[in-house]
Amino acid sequence: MSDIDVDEEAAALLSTANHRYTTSRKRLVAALQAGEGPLTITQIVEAEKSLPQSTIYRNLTILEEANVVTRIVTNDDFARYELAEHLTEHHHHLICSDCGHVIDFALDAETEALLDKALHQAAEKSGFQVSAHQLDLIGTCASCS
Amino acid sequence: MSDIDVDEEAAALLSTANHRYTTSRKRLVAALQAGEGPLTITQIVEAEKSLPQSTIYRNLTILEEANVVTRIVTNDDFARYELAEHLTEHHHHLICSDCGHVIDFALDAETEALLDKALHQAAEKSGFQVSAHQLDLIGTCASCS
DNA sequence: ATAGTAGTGAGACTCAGTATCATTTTCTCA
DNA sequence: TGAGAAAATGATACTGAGTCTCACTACTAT
Ligand SMILES: [Mn+2]
Ligand SMILES: [Mn+2]
Ligand SMILES: [Zn+2]
Ligand SMILES: [Zn+2]
Repeated sequence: MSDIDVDEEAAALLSTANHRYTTSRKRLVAALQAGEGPLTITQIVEAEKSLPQSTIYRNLTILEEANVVTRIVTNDDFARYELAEHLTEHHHHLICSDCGHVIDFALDAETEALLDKALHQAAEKSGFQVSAHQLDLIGTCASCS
Repeated sequence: MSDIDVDEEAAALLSTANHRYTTSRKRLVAALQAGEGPLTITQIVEAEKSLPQSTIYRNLTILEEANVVTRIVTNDDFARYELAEHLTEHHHHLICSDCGHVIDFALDAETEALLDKALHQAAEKSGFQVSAHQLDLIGTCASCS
C-alpha cells in the first residue's frame, strides 16, 4: 500500500470524525509508517523531535478514535501505536519479554482463515460477538538471545 | 485441577523463589481461582475486603515472579491477574470492548496444535524464540449486545 | 528465649497519561 | 480579500494506577 493511499485514507477517516488532517497528524502517521512495528510515545518523540508530548498524546487519541491508528498494550507499561489494519495488512506481533521490543509478523492465509473459523465457533458458545482478534507471540528476539 | 494441587504447586513455586506461602498469598490464589476470568485489583479488593491494597499489589508481583499468577493487560488501563497456566489449563480470552469484561475460553486441541505449529514456523523466520502465545478475541459480550 | 529473616500496612511518591486554557492556525462566507 | 467562528496547539497543572519506604509484626532456626 503506497504512501499516497495511506494519507488519503487517513484524511478521509479524520474528515468523517470531523477532524482535520493537520501537519502534526501527518507527521505522526509518517512516523508510524516508518516503524517496523508499533512505536512507544518515547520512540515517536525521538522520531519527531519538534512535536510536543501533549500534541502527540492528544493526536494519537484522536487518530485512534478515527480508526487511523491502533493502541497496543503489552506487559511493559508503555502503550504502543501502529497504523490501523485498514491502512496496512492484518498481522500479529512478536514481543520480546526481555527488551520489550515488538515486531510485526503475518501468518499465511490458510492458517489465518482456519484460525478465524475456529475462533468464531468458540466465541459463539459464549454468546460473544467477535469483531477482531489479537495474537501475540511472547519470547526472545534475535538480538536478546 | 483440585484446590489441593493448586495450593501445593503454589507453595512449591514460592519456595523455589525463596518466599513463603502466607495467608495473604493463599487468599489471593483462592480469589483468582474463584473468578471466571482474570481479575482486576479492584475486583480482588472487593473479594478479599480485609487485604490492604499495598499487600495485594506487592504479593501479586511476587506471585507473578514465582510463576504462580500471570499479569494481563488489555486496553482498559486496569491490569488483571489470573492463575498461571501451570495451575489451570491453556486458554484464551474474550474481551468485551464495551464493558471491559474478560472471560476465559479454550480452543479444541487440534486447532491449538495447528496454530502452535504455524506460529513456531513464522517466528523462526525472524530468529525469534517463542515461549508462549497469547490470543484474545475482541468484541461484545452477551450482556452488552 | 533470642536473633535473624520475611511479611505487613499506612502512607508518600512516581510518572504515563489527561485536562486546562490562553494563544495560534485554519476554515467559512460575505 | 478580511472578519469572525471553529479547531488545533503547546505549556503546564493535574490524576491515579502502581511502586517505594519504613516502622512494625510474624515466622523460623539455633
Ligand atoms: Mn490473525
Ligand atoms: Mn492457544
Ligand atoms: Zn529483545
Ligand atoms: Zn460487555
